[in-house]
Amino acid sequence: MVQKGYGGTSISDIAQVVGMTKAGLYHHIAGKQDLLFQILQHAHDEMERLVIEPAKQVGDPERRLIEITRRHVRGILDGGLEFTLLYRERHHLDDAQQETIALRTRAYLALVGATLQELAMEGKLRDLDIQIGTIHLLKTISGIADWYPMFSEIDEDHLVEQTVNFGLSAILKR
Amino acid sequence: MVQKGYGGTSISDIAQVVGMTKAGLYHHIAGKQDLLFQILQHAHDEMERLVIEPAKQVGDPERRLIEITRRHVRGILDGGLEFTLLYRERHHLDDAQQETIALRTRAYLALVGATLQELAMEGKLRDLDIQIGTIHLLKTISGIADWYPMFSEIDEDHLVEQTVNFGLSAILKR
DNA sequence: AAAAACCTACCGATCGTTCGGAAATCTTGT
DNA sequence: ACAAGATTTCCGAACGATCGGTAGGTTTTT
Repeated sequence: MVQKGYGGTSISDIAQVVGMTKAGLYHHIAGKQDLLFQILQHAHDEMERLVIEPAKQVGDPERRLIEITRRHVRGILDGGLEFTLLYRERHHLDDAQQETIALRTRAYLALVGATLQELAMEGKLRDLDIQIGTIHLLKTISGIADWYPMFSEIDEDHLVEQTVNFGLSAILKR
Repeated sequence: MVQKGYGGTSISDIAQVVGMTKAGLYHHIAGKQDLLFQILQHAHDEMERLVIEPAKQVGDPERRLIEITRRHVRGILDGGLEFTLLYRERHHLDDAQQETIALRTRAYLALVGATLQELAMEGKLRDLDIQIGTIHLLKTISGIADWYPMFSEIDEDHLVEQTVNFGLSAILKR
């Protein structure tokens, strides 16, 4: 579904991959739409487990921002955050489900936004719009999932550090 | 198709929007797959017309980079580059079509990459991986098309300038 | 024996695509 | 200026295939 999209992936396709028939699979899921919802919930669970919770342990905002970037990129490269790519298929959900997902997404955005706010009060921030800076930073990171498969010759550690440098240079006075 | 994806958009949907039956529509297109290909070609045509060609007129690499960023963001916000979002549906094309699109995409990447190379020779560039920096910059820009509809209260001119600042700060010594 | 997991077979709906013909438009001869 | 013919545009109807989903029964596990 990550590769072919929600509409391009049939229940039969999924059943075949997990070694079942379509009817057998339906014993475990409530429907295609609900399956997408569960996957997106799982994606956010992994996001919180791998990125948000560890980052919240870091008191210093600059170190926290680095921690967020490192862990987020690392999670993408390790495949642990693979399903976050399906966020772009959220319009297939009903309104209540979309709101649930939107809330969790906004929570992550708020964490990064608050971190930038702290950095601003410490005078470390460039003269930039915090909201836009936050979104741009997160888009730079999450965008890696889109293009990295096509540039897999790039060393993973190198990409992590380059991304940290890119993001921090864009945001902090240096 | 931009909103609902390739698989989620039927020929009937398209025909209805353009005020025809699908049989009538089929007089103008060769098939759904070829329609996507034509749209992506058109997207690249617009990209060249609105961004690449004007940018190539600029000799100074720093001013050229600013020109690319401004025009690309402007094109997204004005809707002129709307169809570039369908680049993510390129896997629905056959191999030959994918290669054609990949070539044009690489050409744009090469333009930005060469500009960063010039800036490096002028000593204006940060210590960064040019390839990764190029991709991150372009992802920051093109990513706007993903999230701007949800933050439409942001002033367009403000967003353009903030994006230029974000990108240049990430890349240039300042 | 109870429950969970799974399958065969099928449902109505919709998918992309095609075909023959009807309108509508354009070109041409006079 | 206008009718005749040619072309383009569009539609109704249908095609085989596949879609998401279900009913009922069989196998496997507890």
